[in-house]
Amino acid sequence: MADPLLSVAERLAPAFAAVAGAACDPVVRPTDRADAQANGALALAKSLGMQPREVAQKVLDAAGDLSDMLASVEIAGPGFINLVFTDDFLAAQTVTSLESSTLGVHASPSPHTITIDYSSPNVAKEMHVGHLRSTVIGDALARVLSFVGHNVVRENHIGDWGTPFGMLIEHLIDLGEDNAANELSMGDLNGFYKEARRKFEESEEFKTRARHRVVMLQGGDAETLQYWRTLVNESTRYFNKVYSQLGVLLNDADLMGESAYNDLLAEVVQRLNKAGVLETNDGADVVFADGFTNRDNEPLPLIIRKGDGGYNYATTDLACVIDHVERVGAKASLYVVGAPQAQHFQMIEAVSRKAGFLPDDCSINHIQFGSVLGADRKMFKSRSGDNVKLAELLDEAVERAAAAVAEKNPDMSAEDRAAVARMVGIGAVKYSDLASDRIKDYIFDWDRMLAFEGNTAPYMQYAHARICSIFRRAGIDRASVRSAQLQIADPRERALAFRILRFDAAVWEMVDTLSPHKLCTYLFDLASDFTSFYEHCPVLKAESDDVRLSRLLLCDATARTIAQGLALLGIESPEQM
RNA sequence: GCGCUGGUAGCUUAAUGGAUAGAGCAUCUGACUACGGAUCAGAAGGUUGGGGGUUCAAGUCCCUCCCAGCGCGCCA
Repeated sequence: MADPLLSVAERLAPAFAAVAGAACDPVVRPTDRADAQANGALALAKSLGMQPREVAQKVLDAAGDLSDMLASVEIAGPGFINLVFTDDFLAAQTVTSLESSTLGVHASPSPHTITIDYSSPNVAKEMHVGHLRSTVIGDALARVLSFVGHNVVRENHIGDWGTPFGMLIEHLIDLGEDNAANELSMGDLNGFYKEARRKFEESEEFKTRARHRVVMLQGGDAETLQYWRTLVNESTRYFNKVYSQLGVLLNDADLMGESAYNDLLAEVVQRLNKAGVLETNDGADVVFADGFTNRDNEPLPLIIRKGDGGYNYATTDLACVIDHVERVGAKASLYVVGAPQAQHFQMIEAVSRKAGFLPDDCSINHIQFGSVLGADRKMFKSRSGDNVKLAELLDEAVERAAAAVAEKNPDMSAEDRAAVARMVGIGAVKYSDLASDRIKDYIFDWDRMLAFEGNTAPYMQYAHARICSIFRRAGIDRASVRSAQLQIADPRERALAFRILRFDAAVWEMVDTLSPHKLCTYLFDLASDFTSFYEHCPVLKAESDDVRLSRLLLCDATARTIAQGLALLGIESPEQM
């Protein structure tokens, strides 16, 4: 563990325990009045019936000599203990943490298997901005959970089953399989879907065929299944193109379409029945969970099997719970799905518990996120009122980034510029999606996103590129400075080293809250601390070789931390831009 | 009607119950023979939607009201 706050909390805990007579959290927090602050005495004072400052003093008496770690310990205000680390302690900790492959981030003390369901586009439908958030947030969480040692199982629940496939397959047959595959591979998924939909609505004959086709599909008719596979394969090939462009981890091995749960659906019904929770209501098989009511304040059921005998997405999701617990061995299941589905997931969890599908030591966690809005604060749409195609949006981001790179760095080769533009453009889109609390809606604004100032990916990428430039210009191998002595003299050097040590805490805040914006905030602070250091502390022209080496060490450490932090968010760090 | 989620500076936003609510953009003032100015230093900008309450301590917890968005049985 690199975080100095954790180190000092560990050091103070026995002293607090001695005073309290039981285990007691020192409550070490960041503060702008010192490096850290222990607030535990305030809470403790009440239960001990003592003055908080008196408690704080007793704790410090019990703690003994802390001078190897702390330069200053002060009781302040009502009973805060303000803590300032020694420069030597920070320097030594920094050097130690930089030797670890995780840059000081401690591993999970209880690693386990976690499933994470994200992206989930629909077959034969275009990916749009609605999928952006799930894909980007899910990917960042998958990366960070894996980084701290969990066994992460990614699942992409593509919509590859259900009634729309009747009309889609019939439309495919009308077009001819080759023509249809060609159309789909061109990425014109919306046109295909809309045309199928139009025919379904306008033609009774087509509608009849479509309904019949659904029955054949669910009955396992070989020819129908072949058409279905064509639809799925062409679509996933297109999804993979988008994923590649976006730079996310998802691949074919992560595909877990709704169809994958088909064989479990009947079993779900059987098990619910066996558990004695299944009821019949208005011709449907349902489960009532406590606390859910409809408009008329009557109990609201979760429909497991529709009146026509068909299953729906609740059935699939329950099958998924069983699959996660029993096959995958997951202790936690994360579903990165928009906020409007909150009640659905609450009901899935409630029914899963009630039926015994979900043991007490297993959890379901709906990773909710708000909507992407346009400048008018309504759902983000194109001028024509359609969903904005994700692929086109990403292309535009890269084009805009390319223009900016061409302007700022005209000497760069076209090849390098294309690569950098992709990292910067895609990074900007991803970062803007991750940088604010995921529960809130955010306004998609090209100007703000691509104004490469403030809390944006390019600001951090720029700091990274400048560091690379220092080493490149001086012809110094970055790895060669890692054994240097770190000297902390200037306040900016100190602030930077301290910030680097806090990477551990930042990563864990993201893990604990499953909120990527926590890490974004940290990286912005880190980049800000670096640029301030960079302006005020000459590196290559430092006053002595020792200082120069020490500062090169800090530069390298900063670049590694920025690159690692951005990588955990799924964002690349170019060496020049 | 019931439920969920938001409401913080002109705009975008941060803040594990802790002291003086922290940033960025825009605005204003400074700093360029620049280790990459896609920068830095500074100023100004807040009754944290209103009102009660709990607490040594509330943007944060509870109650209530207002505003906005979303959800509320056979779509996913």
